[in-house]
Formats: sequence, structure tokens, C-alpha cells
Amino acid sequence: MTLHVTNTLTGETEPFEPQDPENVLLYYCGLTVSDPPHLGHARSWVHVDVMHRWLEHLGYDVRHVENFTDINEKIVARVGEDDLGEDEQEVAETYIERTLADMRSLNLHRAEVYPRVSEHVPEIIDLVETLVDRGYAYESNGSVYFDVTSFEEYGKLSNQELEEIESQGDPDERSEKRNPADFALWKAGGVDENAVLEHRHDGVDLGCAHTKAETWDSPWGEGRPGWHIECSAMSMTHLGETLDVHVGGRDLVFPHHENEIAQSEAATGQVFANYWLHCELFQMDDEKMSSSLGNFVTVEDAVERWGTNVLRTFLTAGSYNSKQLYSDETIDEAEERWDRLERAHRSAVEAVDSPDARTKVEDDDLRSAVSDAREEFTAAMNDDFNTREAQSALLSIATAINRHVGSADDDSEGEYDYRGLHRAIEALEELGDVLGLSFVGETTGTADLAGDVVELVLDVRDREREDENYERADELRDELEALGIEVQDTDEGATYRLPSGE
RNA sequence: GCCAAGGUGGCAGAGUCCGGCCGAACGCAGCUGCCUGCAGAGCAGCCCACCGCCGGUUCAAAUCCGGCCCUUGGCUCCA
Repeated sequence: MTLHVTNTLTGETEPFEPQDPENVLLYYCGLTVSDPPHLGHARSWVHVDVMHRWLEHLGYDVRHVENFTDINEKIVARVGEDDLGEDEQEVAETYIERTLADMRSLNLHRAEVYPRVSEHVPEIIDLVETLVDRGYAYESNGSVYFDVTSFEEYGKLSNQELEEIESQGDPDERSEKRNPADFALWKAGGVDENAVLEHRHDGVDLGCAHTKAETWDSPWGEGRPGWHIECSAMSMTHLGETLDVHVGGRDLVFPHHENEIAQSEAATGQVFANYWLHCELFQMDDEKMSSSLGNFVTVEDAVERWGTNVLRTFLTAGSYNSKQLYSDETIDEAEERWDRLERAHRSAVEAVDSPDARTKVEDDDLRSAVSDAREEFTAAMNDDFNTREAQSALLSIATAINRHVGSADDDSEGEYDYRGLHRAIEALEELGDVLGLSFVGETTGTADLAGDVVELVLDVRDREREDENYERADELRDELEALGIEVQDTDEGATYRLPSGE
């Protein structure tokens, strides 16, 4: 059973074969850092992270590069707003720092490199020169455009006919372009004042944008790089001419990824990327979640509110390549699933550590459920990273644990299958880690302290219960619950669970 | 208008590539029983699906073919 992925380029699900059987070169189209990252970005990040983790689980050495676009008129449009910064670079830096913090809070594996466009202008200029030399690009009034008619396969990713694309363009929009669909590789002069105005938030006013935006010298005069060329330049710099996997949001297929293919393959004569994987978008009511529509929930707020594990359970609740509904209900359901996993894990740990766990007891149902779940998990992940099915497999381990622990408790002998439980815990932790879920509780001083305080309250409550003063006991339980602390009375006394994500 | 993806139970969401094990997974919600001082959690079981519509192929279709309707995304910055 090998990994299969759905390739946008062919529209087919294909066996995954990297160029080097031991390495995977993976490039992910990162953010333009002009707004705080929202859950839509988090969804893509988490899915790329899960791909990364699964590929490593399969034994590949993953070289993962993810860019930051720090040159863009949208960034210039934020200059002077709040405390973001006084020029394009400062604003970009502010958002990059926030973005990296968000990524850490989501428990993402760090990429090998997070290249920035501003550091790669020389490579961009070289690439544009190559395209001009090879006849794929032309200079016009100090700007350089890619001639889409010169690249025969233009449209192959988004499956469009050039004629059709051409008819979309405004014919007299820019007389300096040869064809309406030609796109800028290099833009003459400073930042486009109108474009900046268009992206500026209401009520923000500042002087001339030209002074806030950077420009670079080039063979065609002073100017700024175009939007699409950066990814080609950066991926080639860090990963070479042919990538194994290129991942990005579905909304980038055209024109961004189409243009990346055209400019890269025209320049090198090599295939730019063998597998194109696209993450689908969040749907809120009847529209997508997006920065420009303003209907988003920031990553920072979401992590604060639900915690990393619940969020990751939610974000992997559907396949990366199918749309997902965002609503309070769907998040609550993810929380239920995570809670179920966490409770089962905890109950297994308690059971295996108890004196009732015997190495000579064998529960075949438990053991086979765990090994079946491992197989199901593997099959699901190999089937185009089916994270939802993978979650199902994890949940089935939880059910098996609960059944085993429950039936042992009912049984007069009350013995647990030590090895079986051990395997179940190991499977939960190992497979959970592939989804970036962590069962390791908080061990900081504050959590310890909170735990001690809860124990104290529960001791008091126990005494009330012994005196059959249930009213007071229930009050205490309700008060703890109001603080997010879940109390459960069991035969061996009360147990509690602190709020997750704390 | 053109390109792409999709329409499966009350919700959410797998399964569709390789037709039969799908009388449709997993979870949530609802119901019953067990457990419990009560609650929660847990377990066992139940309930809810003519798989968008129409037609075709087949011994057999959610799954293949044709037509239609609808939704979403892209064609402008966007994960």
C-alpha cells in the first residue's frame, strides 16, 4: 500500500513517487503578510504540516520550504496603521513575527526555510533576464512582461484555453502589454499609488506611498518584482528546478500557479513540479472565509478560545482537498471528538499504571481493535491524506479502551490487559502525533498549582458526600465546571480534567 | 459566459478512482437499558438516508454513461 495523491495537473489520483526515493522536495505558497493570519490559513498550514509529518512517518526526508511575501502593495497600504510600522519592511516584519507565533501555537513542524521575497530580488532579476534572453518575456516602458503566447502549455494547470483566458482581459487596459493575459515579471517605478489606496483600510491616511515602499535597481531601471515570479525564484533557489510537491490554496490555481509553471518551465526547460496539491477553502454560510471579505476568525483568537488540539481536530475534520463548513457547531463537534480521545487516553494511562494491570491478562478484542485501527489509519493517510478517516481510526481506539476498562471494572476480578493498554496508548500517541495532536498534559507550574487546588476542593467535596450533604457537593462540582474543570465521579473517587489548551 | 470542484441521515462528514462486503464509516444530536445519591463520563443497543433530479448500461450502481437542476471556488488581491 503506497501513498496516493490527487494531482491538480492531471486531475487524477496518482501513486506518489518523488524523484529521489528518500527525499521529498515540498514547496508551499505562503502568506502575503498584510493581515493577521486567519483560520483559513491555519487549515492549509495544518494540512501541509500533516502531509509533512506523514511523509516523514513513511520514512522520507522532507525538505519543506514555505515563503513569506513581504513585498506587496497591500503591505504598503498598512504603513502607518496602528503600530504596524513606518514602511513596507517594518509592516512586513511585524506580521511575519505574528505569523510565526501563530504557527508555533498550532504545533506546526518548522519548515526548513521561510524565504522572503525581499531577500531574493537578485535571483528574481536573474530569472527575468533569462526569460527575456530566451524570448519568453519582453521589456516595455521599463516593465517586463511574460508573453503567454510563447509558452505553448499555458493553461495546463487550470485547464483553460489561452483564447478563453485572453478574451477575459481588458483589451485596452495596458497598451504596453502585447496580449491581455501577459503578466508582469518586473514593474517599473515605485509602488502603484492606486493599488495601495484600494487596499487601505477605512480611516487610515498617510502621505505619499512612494516613500514607504522599496524599489530595486534592475537592467530595466528602478522597479519592483511582479507577484508570481517570486515563488519560482525562491523555490529554485532553495529546492532546485523541479519540485516533488507544490502545495497551495485552491484560490491560487489561476493565475498564480499557472504563471509559476509558465515562467519556471520556460526558463529551465524542466518540469516545475510533479505533484500539485491544492487545499480547499473554508465556507462560512454561503461564501469563503477570506481576508478581503473580512469574515475571518484570526488564528490567535481561535487558539486562545479552543486550544491547539481542538483546533487541529477541527481543521483535519475533512480532506485537505474538499471544502469545509465553518460554524460554531462544527467546531463544537471537533471539541467533542478531541475530548473523547483525551479521556480515553487518560483512562488508559490510569489503568495501565494501576496495580490491576496484569502482564498475564490478554484481551484479544482490545488488541485486535488497536492493530485494526493502525491499519485503518495508515490506509486512510495513504489515500490522499484522508485525515477524517484517520480520525475515525483514532476514535475506534478510544472506544476499544473504554470498553476494556469498563468491562474490567464491572468484572469481579477487575484486571486490565497491561500490554494491550500499553499498545493502545502508544498507538494513540504515535498516530495522534501524525495529526499533530498531543496527549502530553501541561506540566508547567501553573497547571500543577491548578491541579493541587482542584484536588483540595475535591477533598472537601468528598467529605460533604460522605456526610450525604449532596447539595453542597453538587454546588462545588458546578462551580468547578463553571471554571472549565470537568469533574467525574467514579468508583475510585472523583477525577477531574483541566480545560484543554491551557 | 468560460474553467474547476461538489450535491450522501437532524448536523457534520467518509465512501464514488478499482460496481456487489454500502441494508452506507466515525463523531454529534435524539431514544432505551446498564452504571450512578444525582449529574457527567462510559458501555450495550436503537432511531434517522429511496445517496440532487431524469434516463441508460449491468445479474448487480451512492459508485459507470448521458441529460438537467442547484451550490461553491477561479476568471481581480486572496490559503
